[in-house]
Amino acid sequence: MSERKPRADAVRNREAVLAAADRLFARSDSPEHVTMADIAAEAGVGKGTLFRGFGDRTRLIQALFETRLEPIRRAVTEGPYPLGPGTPPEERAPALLDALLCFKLDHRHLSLALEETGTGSPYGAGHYDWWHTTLRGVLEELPGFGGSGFAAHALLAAVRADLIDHLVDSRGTSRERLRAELAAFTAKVLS
Amino acid sequence: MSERKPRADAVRNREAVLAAADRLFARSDSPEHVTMADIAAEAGVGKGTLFRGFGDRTRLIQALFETRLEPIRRAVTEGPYPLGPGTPPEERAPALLDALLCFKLDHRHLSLALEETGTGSPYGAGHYDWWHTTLRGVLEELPGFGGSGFAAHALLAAVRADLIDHLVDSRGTSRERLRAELAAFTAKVLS
DNA sequence: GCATAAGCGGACCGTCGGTCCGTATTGTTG
DNA sequence: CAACAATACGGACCGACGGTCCGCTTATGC
Repeated sequence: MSERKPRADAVRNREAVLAAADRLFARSDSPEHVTMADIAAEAGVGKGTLFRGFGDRTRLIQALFETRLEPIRRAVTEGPYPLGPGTPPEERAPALLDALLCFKLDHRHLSLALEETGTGSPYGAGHYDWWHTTLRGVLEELPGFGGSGFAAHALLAAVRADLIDHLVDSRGTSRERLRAELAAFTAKVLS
Repeated sequence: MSERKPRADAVRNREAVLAAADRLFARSDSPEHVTMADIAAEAGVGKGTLFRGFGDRTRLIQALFETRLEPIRRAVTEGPYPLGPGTPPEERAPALLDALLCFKLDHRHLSLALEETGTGSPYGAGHYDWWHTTLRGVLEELPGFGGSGFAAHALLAAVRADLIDHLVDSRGTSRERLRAELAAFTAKVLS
């Protein structure tokens, strides 16, 4: 039962690795080209340290993603108006999706890396279940709204990292344009 | 300009490879565990033959997918009522999505393989553009329906192979249940 | 300080996509 | 049918990458 306090250098290295990975993903155009060896080198540690600290590539990316997502998660569970629990569902659902879209725009390559790592799907990656449960909960508060489980999946699929990346990268869609289109689509679904 | 007629054995081997790949993907639980060497062995040819005939793994999977999808593509472009061009848009859009869903259910592992190969996304894989263009065209025929470009992307995202796989595999959702939920969601969007 | 457990790092391994080239097959021409 | 060129075959080989292992280093508790 006793929690062992981790050594100071281990903590320092963990931070260094996360920071290094963030930098590398942000820099590179294709997340699969960021190798574990690259991350280790950028962080100034050995490869063994990466795997000791995170287990494998998937969990390293998940840990990084989780860290960066934390603020939004808190804003949703205990924050104020647009995202927080006090908001009426017909406003909160679009706000959730918009926040998620913006996050994926701000961390495009990281999100892309997360979604194409492991089995290649975001499902079962911890944070996905949380988003799905949360969004479905909001949709269920809407009177007469059926099939909220699938609808939540479908709405989340509309902001998947590779779709966003495709629209931004090869279609050159602007941030604001995307947000507007997502809002319009969400409105259709909620109507 | 002259098209060179391919040798007979080359044609035979090409078929053997496609058939072998189909079998292996159908059999295995995780498409990434089907290696090029496996496919070559199953087809009874050397690895070199695979790469000569298809270029790389991505294109092999695309070729296989394309082949299997052909019938549906024809049904959409020149077939009768539910899918064909004569259908009114408010019926055709759901029919398209239902057909795509059924196809992905019938070829789950192959679809999964396709979507997680290459950059890890289905976008830019030829057939995606075709589906998107087609669906958007149908949506645009609906009076007063705006943002059809994004809506088409979002609707297609709702039937992505890994989502379907997730719902069927770990949620145990039945085929008919899924079809009904997709239909309900589509109806919401079209309303 | 000293003992010891925790952590470190990079050589090493297995696997996989992809290449290369000597050999075998096809089909064409007289 | 013989002989030759064009085409295709196949599997040894290569480089890259994720992940492991183990002898060495270093923080921490006494």
